Amino acid sequence: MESSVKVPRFIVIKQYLENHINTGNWPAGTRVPSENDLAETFSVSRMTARRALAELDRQGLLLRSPGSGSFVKKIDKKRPKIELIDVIEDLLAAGRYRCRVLSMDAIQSDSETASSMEIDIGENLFRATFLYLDVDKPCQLEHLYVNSSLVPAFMKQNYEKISPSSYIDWITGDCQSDYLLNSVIASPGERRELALTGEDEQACIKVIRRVWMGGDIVSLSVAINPGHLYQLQSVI
Amino acid sequence: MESSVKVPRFIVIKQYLENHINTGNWPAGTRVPSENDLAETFSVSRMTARRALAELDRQGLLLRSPGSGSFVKKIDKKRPKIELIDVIEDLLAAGRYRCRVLSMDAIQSDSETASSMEIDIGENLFRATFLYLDVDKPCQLEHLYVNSSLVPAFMKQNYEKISPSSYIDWITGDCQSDYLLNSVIASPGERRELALTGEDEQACIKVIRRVWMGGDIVSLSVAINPGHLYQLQSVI
DNA sequence: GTATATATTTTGTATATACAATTTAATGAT
DNA sequence: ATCATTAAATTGTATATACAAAATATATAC
Repeated sequence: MESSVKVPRFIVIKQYLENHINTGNWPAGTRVPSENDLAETFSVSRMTARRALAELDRQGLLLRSPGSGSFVKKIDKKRPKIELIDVIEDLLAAGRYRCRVLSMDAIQSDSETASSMEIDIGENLFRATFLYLDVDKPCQLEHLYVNSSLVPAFMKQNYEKISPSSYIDWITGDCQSDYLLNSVIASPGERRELALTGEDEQACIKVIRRVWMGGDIVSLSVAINPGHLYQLQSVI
Repeated sequence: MESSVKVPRFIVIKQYLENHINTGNWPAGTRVPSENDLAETFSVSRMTARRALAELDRQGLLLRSPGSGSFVKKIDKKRPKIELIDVIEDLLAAGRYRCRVLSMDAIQSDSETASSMEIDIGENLFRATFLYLDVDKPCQLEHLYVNSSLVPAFMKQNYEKISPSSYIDWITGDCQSDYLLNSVIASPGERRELALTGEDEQACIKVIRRVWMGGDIVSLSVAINPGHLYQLQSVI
């Protein structure tokens, strides 16, 4: 059997280094062979040896500094991450999205909303409450505050086909968001809207999402998800 | 004012390309200038122009294929991720870790634990309940099931300095974990142990962690975190 | 011994070149 | 016009070289 697959030389060097690091043979802090060392031992040019080291640097396995050398980084215990589920997007994709507008009006920001949206008190906002359903089963209650100067047509929109959040995303284009998640007990009103009957169904997950455009907050969403419908799991 | 800071040429080219992509000037699918094109327009060698393209490729902005060219990738709506907090590790790092062993015994797995730990019914397990405190304030209640054949000395260990989870991690070495998060209401017993008085403090976040070694589950941890002490936020 | 100056090592950037592999475009035969 | 061949363009790998910048080692002067 011939070695029909041609493996680049820098890959070979890379794997050589990776093996020594991953097996613990070269613990954190160890100085690995220099570009010239590797070039000689593997009979390649310095630039080829360099590529192996450079890629491991980009992968976060090495710490390199001119004049000093390349050193094995201590593996930073990567904190586990969990994927946030966008229930509404999933419903839209599945064609099971339904939305009831419970309330919608134009207001001036009070001290609380002003601070959480990082604007002045008295600025114009749209405030709305939506109840989302999986066909007919309530699955999320959302309180939404929208900066009316950035999304002026928000209230004129019809949200039977498109969700408010996706409309805002559409208007603002791709921009940044931040999220905050915690656990709350549904209030009597929320319990009624979400049709939470059982005693243990009152546990909900609250997700606060802020959408940023430039330095301004476009919208603030407070979503209440029934805990028995909203489980987050890490994807390995 | 002179340009005293010397910026590498490949960085300039990279930013030129990134600008066109990020501003939407070059939408997804657009074919960007070839290595030779860039080399000519920027008066650099092909290898320098290549570096700009290669780095953008690694960053996931481009899709390159020999003979065809380099194309702008369509941004895959990356689902937001949230960082799981390890309360106990943080306490240990801060020197505020305290632990009370509420119970600890050796049992045989029943049908429920057997299925969640993917073992047979009747296998030997250690079962323990820990209450963790931030110095004197209760902050997590953990029910832990440990495969006694994989961590035989679990019950002999002293957990006043080291946490059970970090002991298991120590024994098993670096291995995989999976997590499952949802919202629960503290039971009367849990409420008492965690000293949850207020009505709104009953909302808790439950994190189930399983530690895998090879194909076996080493431990199953069910951690109850008071919601007002356990907020998760995305780091942008 | 200490401090200064010099040399060496190591990584970073850049160029010019060569050849291979793959895709697209152009050319030519039928 | 269609198909096969050839040529050109484009990315991938690799080398040899040059100079710059930063850290370390060495030598020198005092």
